Amino acid sequence: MQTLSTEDYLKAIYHVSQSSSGAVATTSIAKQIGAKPSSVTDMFKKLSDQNLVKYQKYQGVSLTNEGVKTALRIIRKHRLWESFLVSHLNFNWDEVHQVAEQLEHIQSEKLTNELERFLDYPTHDPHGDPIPNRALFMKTYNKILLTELPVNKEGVCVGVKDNSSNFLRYLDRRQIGIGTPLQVLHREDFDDSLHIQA
Amino acid sequence: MQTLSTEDYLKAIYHVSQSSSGAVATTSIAKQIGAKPSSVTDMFKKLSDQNLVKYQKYQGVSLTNEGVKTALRIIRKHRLWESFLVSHLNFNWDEVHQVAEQLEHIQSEKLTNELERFLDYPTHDPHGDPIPNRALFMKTYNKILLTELPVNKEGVCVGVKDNSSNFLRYLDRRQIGIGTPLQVLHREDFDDSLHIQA
DNA sequence: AAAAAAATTTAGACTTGTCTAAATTTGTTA
DNA sequence: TAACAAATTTAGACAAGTCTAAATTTTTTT
Repeated sequence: MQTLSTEDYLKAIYHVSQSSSGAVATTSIAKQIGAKPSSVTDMFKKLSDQNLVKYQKYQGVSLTNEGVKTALRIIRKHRLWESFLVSHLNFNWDEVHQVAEQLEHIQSEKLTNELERFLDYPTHDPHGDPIPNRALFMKTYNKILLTELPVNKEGVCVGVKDNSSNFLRYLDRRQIGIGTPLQVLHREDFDDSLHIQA
Repeated sequence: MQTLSTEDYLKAIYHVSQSSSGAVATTSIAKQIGAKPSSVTDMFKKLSDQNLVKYQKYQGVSLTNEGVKTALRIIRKHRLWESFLVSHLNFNWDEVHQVAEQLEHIQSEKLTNELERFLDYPTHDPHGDPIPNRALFMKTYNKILLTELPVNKEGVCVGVKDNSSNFLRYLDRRQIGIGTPLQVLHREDFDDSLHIQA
């Protein structure tokens, strides 16, 4: 059984290891968690004692299989709760994170699985990030902002960054939703506004 | 801002003070929380420093107004979550408590109020206990087990203790639900089984 | 009311997770 | 490659919450 803190560390290590290769450095986790490097070292030792990470002095850590599983279980809960908050409790995308950070630590397999069923087995959260299923498997894809999509390259809408009512109504009027193919036709030089085709 | 532990203590003090008169004794909280009396004394001092309880050495504690409010906020969350778990996530009454003990600590007013709206402002949880509203007001009533209702005295069903599917289906067939007037017609001496009128 | 029992508090210790400051190792640069 | 800079670890301290064992106060019993 993990403490709140070890769960936070495992999640942080997972995220950092996804966005870079090789072992995860002490400093990068310190930044992510908002703790001092010395505290991170302490925790690395504890996680290593529990066989959740491989740790070599001065060389950073990498998650063991068990560590990855634990991280994914937390991410699964986080993203399911975010989905619930947005779809049923009128939360906007920029409000969900802080609350989901707390909810992700609730320990009850039944709760997680029933929540998933209640939400009808969503595959992606409101930000377009994939939700690990019960077996902790998830489909990943390259996710980029529309503003970063090269002109004339085809993409598919997988989520929105701003889910304020105003913006969502705007998307509705344009018939843009999850799954809609998108293409940037032209980018204005002077203000970077986009002409797009849905 | 309270810690998990102080919230647990406040809730325990509230519940004990409801079921007895006068100040709340160290030992009674020790039993409720599952801690040693010496730990309880320590916590009484901390709560007193925060003006959440009135504490006099060797004389137990009583909640201040602020302490009552804090306790009710936790109880409100606890009972809303229990309602949610039973009404939407297929939990039975005997499973909800442990999970609600965790969920009650989630800090987000918006979450609590949206959950309440989503559940359509329930006034009572699945056990028939009243749910404090946003202003922390709740209607209380005498709640007793049907087995304790005197013969021929009228009562109203406000909740069930066993909400297994089997039992609930049985109640459905008998057309018994929340709000149904009930009366015990006869109690068998040899096995205490009841003949009731709905 | 004195003695015994029960309840409560104090004192000192332990654990978890954190910190600062100093020491060590690694890497980078001249 | 020697010296410096950056990253990391160690050592020692602290806060929260808990415990045990001993001391104190209150309550009950005789």
